[in-house]
Amino acid sequence: MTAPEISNVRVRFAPSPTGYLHIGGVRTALFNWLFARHHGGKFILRVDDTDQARNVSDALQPIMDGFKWLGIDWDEGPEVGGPHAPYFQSQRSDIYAAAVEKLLADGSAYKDYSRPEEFAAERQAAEKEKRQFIYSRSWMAKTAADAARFEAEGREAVVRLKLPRTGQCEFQDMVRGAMSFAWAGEQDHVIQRKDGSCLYHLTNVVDDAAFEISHVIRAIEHLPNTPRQIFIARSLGLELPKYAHLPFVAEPGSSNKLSKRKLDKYLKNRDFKVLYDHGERIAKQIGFSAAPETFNPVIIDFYREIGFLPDAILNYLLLLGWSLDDHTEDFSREAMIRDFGLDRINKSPASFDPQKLTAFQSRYMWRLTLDQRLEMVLPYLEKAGLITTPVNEDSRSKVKQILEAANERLSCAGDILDYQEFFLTDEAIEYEEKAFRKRLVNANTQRELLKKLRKPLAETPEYSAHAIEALLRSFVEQEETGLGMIVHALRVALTGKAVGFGLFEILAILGKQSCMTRIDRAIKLAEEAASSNE
RNA sequence: GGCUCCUUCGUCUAGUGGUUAGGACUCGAGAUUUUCAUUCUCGCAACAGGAGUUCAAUUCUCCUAGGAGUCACCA
Repeated sequence: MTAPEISNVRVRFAPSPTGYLHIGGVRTALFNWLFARHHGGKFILRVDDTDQARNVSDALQPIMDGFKWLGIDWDEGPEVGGPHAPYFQSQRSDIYAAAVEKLLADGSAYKDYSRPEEFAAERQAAEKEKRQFIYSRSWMAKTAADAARFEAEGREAVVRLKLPRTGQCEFQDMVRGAMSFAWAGEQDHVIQRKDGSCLYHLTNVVDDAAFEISHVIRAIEHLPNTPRQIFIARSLGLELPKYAHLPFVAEPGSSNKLSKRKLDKYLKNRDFKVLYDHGERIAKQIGFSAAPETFNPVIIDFYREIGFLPDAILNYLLLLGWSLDDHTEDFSREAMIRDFGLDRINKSPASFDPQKLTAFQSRYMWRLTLDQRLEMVLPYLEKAGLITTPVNEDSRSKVKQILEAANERLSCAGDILDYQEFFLTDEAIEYEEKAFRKRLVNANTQRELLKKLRKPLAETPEYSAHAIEALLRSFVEQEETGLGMIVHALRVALTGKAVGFGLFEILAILGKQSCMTRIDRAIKLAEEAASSNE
């Protein structure tokens, strides 16, 4: 498929300020952004706040923060301005009012004086008779005299589109091909309220033209809106953008559209729940509290808070409805921009898979250098109060050691908090009950071995993982036993846990002093428990 | 219900008029390993159904079924 020369690409993402950035919105924005960058065009952020009573700047901030964090930058819009400012619809009323006047003047729209209940009654009657509702236009003001008469009755007018009632609206969609809608299926949509404020379809079309938007790339739920928007644009004599309607992002394990309102339902999905719990665990430890409605895997802030990588998220989202070929999965930003195109977007919905997202995240995490991981992880330890702020050199080198020992065990930055035992005081170690019993209380031989090991361990001059390994190996050889006999007891004694990093590394990180204290304490507690058992 | 759309492993997807229908995630088994994780090897698993066109259909056409989106003085 050879793309025609596309020059002067201008695309936009137009969120309404809701206070959070939804994962599906991110994907739509990403596709727009990639398309712009691929073609050397402009990506514009426009704020669709025509109907917001709330504080727009408060509700917009999380959205912009989300994009900034993800590295999706906009060329025109809030904060950066641009040649078509303002980029807030709430500040563009005059432009919309002029457009309405123009539509009124040429008969593409009309003043409708029906009372809401009268209009509703017509609709209900149609529904009752199971026929398609078509407004009678009984209260349409055809002339100034009509208007005066209606107003004398105390009526107020909204402005409705006067849509054609025959024929087809045909257009080309870059994802879905030739589209055709019967005009008869359209309603006379309201474009301006009584108070003069304008509605979405009008503002959207007017602004897309004003901003010289070349391609409208948006979610499929807007497809049915397209004919009326085309009608507005044509009536206004505006040039039509090209349309590309993206399949929506579906719920995990279902083909329903992903929504922020169905958290309870998603929590019943095993994979979603795992991710959610993961995040909650981290949030709790760093003292971050937010309502589940704004802190969950559907909202982008969730990932930033627990230490995901923007590139991993983008890479995952890119592949939700788009692919390059049968094998390429890893896309750096440069590669995405280079390879992205509308022609390989899928038509069917793609469901959000928390496991696959996590898999991408783990992979990206592991690709970072040790120092990069260190910088990511440090803030979590600070927030959890496990290291002091500012971070001193001792902490840094210790955390570095931990990260080396951790290997690929951290899937995101917040996971460092799973290894608190390296930061707690020796007396604060809590033992997993089952492991403690199995490896120390009900394991006389192993406990005795541990006691015996104490001396050589205390006396060894070198306390590196390497030296400790040599020491332990020769120790078990002397005792004519296997490593397994000492490893588990020692791990539980030192960390309180049954599983964890390589044991020799654990010893080295803890240091001789801590190890001695912890071994002594564990033996003492185990012996007490053992004797009280008898 | 009207309109519009969608349908390849559980999930994301590749693909072709003739393929053992490919990859990734997940899952399972084995190997390695001091545990866990990693790593390695192997494996499970899909063309919604039915007609038609054709020597040949997962691929083209039609129908059916299922699923979805949307039907505001929201965006």
